[in-house]
Amino acid sequence: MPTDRPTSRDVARLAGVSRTTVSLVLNNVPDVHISPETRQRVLEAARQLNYYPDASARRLVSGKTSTIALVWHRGPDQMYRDAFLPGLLQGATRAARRYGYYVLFRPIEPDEPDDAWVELARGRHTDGLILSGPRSDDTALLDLHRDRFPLVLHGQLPGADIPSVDVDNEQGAMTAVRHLLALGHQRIGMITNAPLAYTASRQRLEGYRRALVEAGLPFDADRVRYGNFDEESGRQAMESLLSLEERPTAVFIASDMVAIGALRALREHGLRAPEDMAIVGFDDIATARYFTPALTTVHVPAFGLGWGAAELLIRIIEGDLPNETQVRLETQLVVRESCGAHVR
Amino acid sequence: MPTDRPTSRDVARLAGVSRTTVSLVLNNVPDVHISPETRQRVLEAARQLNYYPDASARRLVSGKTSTIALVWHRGPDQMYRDAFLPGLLQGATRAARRYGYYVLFRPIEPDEPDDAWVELARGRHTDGLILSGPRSDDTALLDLHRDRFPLVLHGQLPGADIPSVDVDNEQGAMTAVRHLLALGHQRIGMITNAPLAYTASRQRLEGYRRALVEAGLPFDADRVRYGNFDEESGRQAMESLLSLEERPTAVFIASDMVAIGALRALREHGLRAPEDMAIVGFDDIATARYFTPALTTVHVPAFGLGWGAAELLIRIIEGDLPNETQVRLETQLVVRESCGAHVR
DNA sequence: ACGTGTTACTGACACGTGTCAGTATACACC
DNA sequence: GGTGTATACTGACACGTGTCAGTAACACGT
Repeated sequence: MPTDRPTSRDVARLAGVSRTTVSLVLNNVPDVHISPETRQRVLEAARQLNYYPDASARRLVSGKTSTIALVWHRGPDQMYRDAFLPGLLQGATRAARRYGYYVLFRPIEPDEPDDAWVELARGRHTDGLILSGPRSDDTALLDLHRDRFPLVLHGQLPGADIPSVDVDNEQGAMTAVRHLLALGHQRIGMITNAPLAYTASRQRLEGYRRALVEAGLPFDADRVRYGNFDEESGRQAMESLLSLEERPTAVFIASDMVAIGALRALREHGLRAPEDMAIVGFDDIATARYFTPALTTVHVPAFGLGWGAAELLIRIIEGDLPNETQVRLETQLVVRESCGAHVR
Repeated sequence: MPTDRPTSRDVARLAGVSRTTVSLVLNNVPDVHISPETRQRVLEAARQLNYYPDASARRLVSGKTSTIALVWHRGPDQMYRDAFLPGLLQGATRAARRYGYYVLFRPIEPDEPDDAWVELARGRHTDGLILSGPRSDDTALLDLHRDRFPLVLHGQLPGADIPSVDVDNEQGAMTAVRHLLALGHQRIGMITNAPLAYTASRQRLEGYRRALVEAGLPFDADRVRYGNFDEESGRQAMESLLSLEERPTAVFIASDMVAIGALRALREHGLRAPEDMAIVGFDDIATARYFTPALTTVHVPAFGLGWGAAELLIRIIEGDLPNETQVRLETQLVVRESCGAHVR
């Protein structure tokens, strides 16, 4: 746009008042007396000039950017995580907007330094950050937290007391396995979503273990295989499970993408789910319901996570510190076909 | 963060120079002479204080926000469009970053006014906008374009000369249908992705028609059904096609989500793809390759669209106006199982 | 006549940066 | 020894807003 943008000075001139008055009227400053006629004149002048206050100037003088950023670390699990991006992002944006904030999206590519996002905070580009995805417990993060810069993690960073939002992985896994137990299965295997270096992976495994123990069944490490985010890892893991002498009759697979690969392995062996083997997944990716068989899975509320993260962050920004800063959302089991509940 | 943020004045004081010198050194202003020793002292002082320039102040004085926004209209086709969000957004962000820009994500909810995004432009929150999704040809858009505010559309708005980035729908559809023709099919049906009010829908239908005519086959409107973004519409459309006296031996379905529904209809009738009916989809959604049968489909380069839109926009912002502002990206046919090419 | 309070507004400063015009010094040149 | 030029820096202004202290006008009670 050319340089003909109107400023509050132009509005003031047209309305025949001072710039201060314009500001007071347009911002509806309380406890200040402006005559109705003047107020009307200012409003009319602003409308006539199509005046919008300059965001940069506002930011500078107020010290607030009214912006939060979603920092999205990209890694080897990219496709897996992409499945959650629309929900997470739109949840965060919607909550942000409700409180008058904008959302900056900032992916960190694998070839960037792990703390490339720090300038967003230090350079006052945003009032706070949501950090999603793997990151080493680097000092930049802890420094920023120590300097009281508003941060919320999506996921968990054990050891630090940084506010975080995540799904209750252990509970979700327990629900899935309990469901299989209730269907009468006794030999239940598991394929993890990822290596155990990932917290979520460990927690889902622990949920599996607890559900078994709770039912009086032994936890047998021989029935556990390790996925690695993608379909191919699921195929291999199932392949391996099928070679057991005592095949499980059901498998809890802690990731839908991995489960898709496992289902392929079953087909390749001429086996069918759920008749020959019951399957319960985890995540409830968008197309889980459209597979054959439709995937029974543990729904992860991506939108809710985004909303929760943004809301928690904004509370922290505005000094309204909640007493519980470790938010854990509940998952929900979505029963479809692959578990066999409907064929019984 | 508390008020202890260092400013360039602090750096100047510590280095024993003027604030101007600090600015000159840190911005590496060319054609200005600063002694190596002074330069070093300034750099050292900045490092020691952990100084980052204030983005708001920079924006104000430079008149540039170094930010572009992706405006994401949400509508009835939400789930359909969500499939493209990760690719589009990451493509846009990556291109933006390459040129030193940030990306603001701004979804417009159905309950918001259609031009709720205008304040982003008028209020100088961003230097330019990418608009994605349906929008009436409202006056706000045209006004902004007339005022030379940098805009790029994702999709097409017939009639206006606003720069836009889109996929070559007609060519993509032609490629799909030609493929089926090459496999020997003569009776080829079509299910559109959406009602014909959508430009992309019309273009894909036109591509289908042209490919038939090109092969000397008649275009028969009886073999065309209309999808509506979702799976269920595909199921119904295929249902209807199956009731024809002369069933098509192949169907081009201009949306993978719709194709998934169509495949379900086939299964429900005890028919198999590709043996009983060959299927080619459109979009190449993330899980298209994992269905049974794996979907042969026309790949839409979401990342490339995002990248292209951001790059075009930034060129316009920086006054480097390209002579072609209507960018059309090529699609690519991805041959998998549902077309039957592999079984022959 | 005088102090007090209320109403309706305004002048001036501050936010932190980029940048332009200007200055002081040193040095070269004939 | 005066003029010109390159070097190395600095002072002051501008960007457009929010806000605080202040002021003028006026009503009111005594």
